[in-house]
Amino acid sequence: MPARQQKQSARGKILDAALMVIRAKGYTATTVDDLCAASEVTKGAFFHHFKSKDDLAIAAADYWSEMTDRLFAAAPYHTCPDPLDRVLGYIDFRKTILTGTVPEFTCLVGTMVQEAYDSHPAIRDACARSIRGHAEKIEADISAAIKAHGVKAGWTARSLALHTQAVLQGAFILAKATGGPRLAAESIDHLRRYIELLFNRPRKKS
Amino acid sequence: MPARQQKQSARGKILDAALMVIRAKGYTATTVDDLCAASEVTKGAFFHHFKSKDDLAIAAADYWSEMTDRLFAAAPYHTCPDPLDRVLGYIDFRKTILTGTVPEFTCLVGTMVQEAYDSHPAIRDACARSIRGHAEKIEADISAAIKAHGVKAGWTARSLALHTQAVLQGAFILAKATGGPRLAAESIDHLRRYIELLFNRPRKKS
DNA sequence: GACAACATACCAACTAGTCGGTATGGACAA
DNA sequence: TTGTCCATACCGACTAGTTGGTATGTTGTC
Repeated sequence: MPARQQKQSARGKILDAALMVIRAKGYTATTVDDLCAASEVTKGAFFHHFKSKDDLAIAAADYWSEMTDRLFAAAPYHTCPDPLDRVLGYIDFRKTILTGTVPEFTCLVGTMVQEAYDSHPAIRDACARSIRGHAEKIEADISAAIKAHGVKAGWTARSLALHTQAVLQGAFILAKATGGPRLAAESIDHLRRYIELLFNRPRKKS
Repeated sequence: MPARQQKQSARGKILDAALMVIRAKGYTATTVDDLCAASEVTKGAFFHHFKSKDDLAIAAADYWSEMTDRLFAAAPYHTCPDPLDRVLGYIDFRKTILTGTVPEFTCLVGTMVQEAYDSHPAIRDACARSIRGHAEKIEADISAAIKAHGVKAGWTARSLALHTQAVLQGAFILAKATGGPRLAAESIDHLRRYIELLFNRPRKKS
């Protein structure tokens, strides 16, 4: 796998295009020709790198996980010493990245799993891995926050971490239905308020 | 629109089939032939009643709204005198109907809007109408609960009503990713706990 | 006999995937 | 250095099957 000199490889261009096109049109409505056109790659190149459209979808889900892992790993909230501040910082960060067009801030795997969960088990599993993997990172901070703040919870860190993902995915659906991120941002506000209440942390403004 | 004597009209059969097939496969992956096969109707009948596949999608979204309006209007929680009990009763009711297969308990318009929001504005609007219309019913009870319980809220009834829909839609995505309703139910539990905390209502068990 | 409610045959456009071919560059022997 | 060999990367015309939609009936009812 030799690193190319200056221009991105066809495989990378296809994956980058897939993230945008699939989020905008959905998986089924995205044709191989769409992806080839968006990435300025020929069909021959596409099927050289991916043995089928489904194979591309799985690779795209994995690629999405890598991209988001990097994005969140580099986010500023990790430096907070209090794990609860890291959890709230994560929520705030999710809100700040609601910018640009809808396909730009929504989630690839959340979109794909809706179409693929029944008919494409391999794609569903790749999407589930991505969501669970992301949730596990938040779960770690939630667990630490429970210990640090002595909260006796009738809920688990894992369950709350997955709930944050549910709220975000649902927020994206509201954004898609309404054509903008406003309602999504308000839903994230509710999620932040919930976590503050769970940990008895007072707010600046209600 | 004459009511048929005993057997359902072709139009009704197609709409019923659409609810199930589109929730299982997604809108784009659902072909007109799929719908004809599932409803035991010919293509001629399909295009007699709907001028295009998109037209069917819009009719299906409206039909979905009618069906769910009836379902929730008949639900037992409406008899509660305290509006907060009606809100919590609604949440509990949403949890109890998480039965059967995933396509049976998930939301048609939430599924469709994911695929249609960018490329099919008319379908997106029909889905948005359905979600907003449903949220407005909950908003009424939330408004009454705010007044009845003297809560001074930094959030609006509308915003909380829409948040409940975001949680539910996100819960469905988790259900699709994991193949069952367990995580969806846990997310609904978090939503109930949030509303209890907002209204300072103590729980039986944390 | 007029009209709605179907049924059947059909089509043009599109779709994922194939296949024979070319371009490039690295390994290696002479 | 030079030539052979080979793998990888890529090209684009082609195909078999599918898709939404249409054209032209037939049937039953007021």
